[in-house]
Amino acid sequence: MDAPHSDALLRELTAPQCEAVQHVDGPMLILAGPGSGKTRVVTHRIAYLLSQNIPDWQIAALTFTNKAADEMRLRLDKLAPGQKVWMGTFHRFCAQLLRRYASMVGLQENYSIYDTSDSKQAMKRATEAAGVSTTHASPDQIANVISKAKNKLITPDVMEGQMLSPKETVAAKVYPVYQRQLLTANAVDFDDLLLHVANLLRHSPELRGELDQRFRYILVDEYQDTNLAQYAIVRALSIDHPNLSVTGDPDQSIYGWRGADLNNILDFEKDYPSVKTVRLEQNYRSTPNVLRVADQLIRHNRRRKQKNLFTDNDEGEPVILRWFENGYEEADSIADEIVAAISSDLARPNDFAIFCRMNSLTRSLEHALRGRGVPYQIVNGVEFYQRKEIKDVLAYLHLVNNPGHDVALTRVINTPTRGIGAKTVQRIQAFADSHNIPMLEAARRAEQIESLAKRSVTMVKKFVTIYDRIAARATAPLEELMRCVVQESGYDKFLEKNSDDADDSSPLGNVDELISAAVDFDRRHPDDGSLEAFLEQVALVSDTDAFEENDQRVTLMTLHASKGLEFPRVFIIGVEDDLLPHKRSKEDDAQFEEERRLLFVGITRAKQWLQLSCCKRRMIRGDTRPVIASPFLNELPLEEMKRIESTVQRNYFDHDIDQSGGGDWDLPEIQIRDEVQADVSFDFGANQDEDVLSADDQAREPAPTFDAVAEESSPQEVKSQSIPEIGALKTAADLMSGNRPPLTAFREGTTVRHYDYGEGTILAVSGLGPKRMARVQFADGEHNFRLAFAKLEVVGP
DNA sequence: CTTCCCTCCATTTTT
DNA sequence: TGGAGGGAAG
Repeated sequence: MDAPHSDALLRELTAPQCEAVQHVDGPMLILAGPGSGKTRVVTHRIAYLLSQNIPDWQIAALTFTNKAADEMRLRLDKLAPGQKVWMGTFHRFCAQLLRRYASMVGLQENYSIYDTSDSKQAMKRATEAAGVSTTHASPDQIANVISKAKNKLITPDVMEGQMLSPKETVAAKVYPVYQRQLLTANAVDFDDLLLHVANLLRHSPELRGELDQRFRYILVDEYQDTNLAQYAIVRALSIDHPNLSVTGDPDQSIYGWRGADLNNILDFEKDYPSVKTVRLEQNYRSTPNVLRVADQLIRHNRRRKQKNLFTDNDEGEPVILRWFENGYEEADSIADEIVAAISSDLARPNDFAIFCRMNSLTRSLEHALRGRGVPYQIVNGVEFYQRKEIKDVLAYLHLVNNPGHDVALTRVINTPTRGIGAKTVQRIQAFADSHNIPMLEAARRAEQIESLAKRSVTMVKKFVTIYDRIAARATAPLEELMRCVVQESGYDKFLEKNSDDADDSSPLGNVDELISAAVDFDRRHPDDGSLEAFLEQVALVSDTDAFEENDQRVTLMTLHASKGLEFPRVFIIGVEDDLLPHKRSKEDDAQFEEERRLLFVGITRAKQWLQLSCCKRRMIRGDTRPVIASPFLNELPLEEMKRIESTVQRNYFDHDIDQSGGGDWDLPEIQIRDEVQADVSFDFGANQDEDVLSADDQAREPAPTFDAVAEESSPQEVKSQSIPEIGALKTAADLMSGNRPPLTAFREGTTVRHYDYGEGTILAVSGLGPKRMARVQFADGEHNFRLAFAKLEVVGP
């Protein structure tokens, strides 16, 4: 290991940054405003610790996302090549500890990790087994209550003794049953990873001491998002060696609804009286214009720590606040603006991001962008690992790894269909429950299940035989095992029968890709080629991380997903009452303040340019309703912002609604309810044919209707109308068509040709599904491609 | 047991 | 508006 020289590390850091970096022993709280170079400070500090001859294995850096951990590792590697600091998510940290100490909590070391849908499934079963009526609580609600309880380290027996709401009472009855079933299945859910480890540390002082000793320097990122379980873990590891340093910003806490406890950061100074507190308040990201808006807004929160954000950046353009007639106009206008900026070479697609409160709001944007041939990506669309065919194949593997994985068994026992119906499964389940054995075991003893028909017994037995054939290969390389699953189970034939198109979003293509992921894994882990490790990887690495900033595409995402990112130009849409402070968040102050922080996070993503917009009405769940502006808008420095009432008039409705309005609009009382009700009969889309454009309308061009725009956009038109050519991409429409080789053809070492860069060799492939990426070495350097969209030809092996 | 249709539901979602 | 899950028919 190369210990970097400490002087070099401190160069180019501001005074507060230096102060944080040079802190070695004792607790430290870094209050880091948005864009204040937080990651830089953390990585430099780790490098500094190493330079002070602290062994790398004594340091652990905990993050919430894999993405953050990867980023940190990458940057640290540049400062201190070859170090072996433990870096990763809380969940992975716990998963690894739990592998080792599984027996102490009643698990075996090959335990399975249930993902959210697995756990829902299990919860459903537990609810049935608990025999409680579900009229007062949906499975989702029960799951929520239990998850929250786990995050607060509340065990089933403790919960039972508490004062509870009706919903919680139901959940309290399900909880112990659910936990027992998980244990029987040798499985944990995401929350359990934390819960088990927290309990372990609490109940075993020896182990706690040992681990405290081992991880002497602990760094936690995004500390404002920790829940009680995480807090307890970190605390337990910082008693004898309280060298805990946490980084966070109370103003960016937006996961309270998932159990994050703002008190952890607000009270950190109370927990550790000797704490050193460092404030990073200089912002390197945004213009003063953007920053002032953010600051004014967040000042309205009461539960926070005062910060003084400032920046040396250029003033930039004023923040825009824009008011549209409806969601379609909003989408069209934004898309038009993006097209204009791109085609006049002022910006590239990846300079833009569009944020919204709800995923469903991206739909009209997608439509508008697609119609104009603007390439875009939606972060958190359908995830690869959530697809049915992938879950199916993985379920077989889960079952091989852990025969107790009942959720997996339920999933595959009749997939592909082999004549084992719901009734049969239910009976097996009941038998398993009454004997306290896994369902697979019950299936083996099918003939002992009295309620089962002869025919069913035969079918079940047949399934067990198939399973055994697969399980016999458990220790084979993953690729082989996976192919075996697909063949033996008959899944390949099943897929072929059900797949019509052979492009890469087809089930067959996806399974192919899963196999190629297995190949990658085999290659990277030649020695321990373990199924267990692969499954853990899959469970803990979601593909949300695969957001690609170098891709030439506009990014659409929720405000939540935007945290930690930055973009030159940002649009935040739907800044409306009941949407941005969401309707369901208005009951208590804590939630309301969290909504405000959400907007704060969105605003502070913008580097140079920002537009907030709201509409007079918006279609929500099928019907169009009048809408009023968000109360948060009143809290912004309106006088210095550029306010625009919709400029482009589009003929969405058969008649127009109050275009007069003129002049400045008064935000505080945007109450259009009355006008609209007076003017009700709008019913867009439906009557457009009857009401052919009048001369008046035609004069006021452009007046394409929403549908017309979409219809007209044939690929040719798209080309002429918009972006000539952006980087290595032409238009999205271009790329979506045409014959491309299957994604699995791209492997490490494959020679490919790109029409711009010439021939190159693939250095690495990562990610799955539409997010699969390749790093390619060309004569003039390395380039990254998203395989589903890249124009790459396969030349050699 | 499977399939198809209808009804009901609908923030946010790092792991 | 759209998707997922439950119930009735083949």
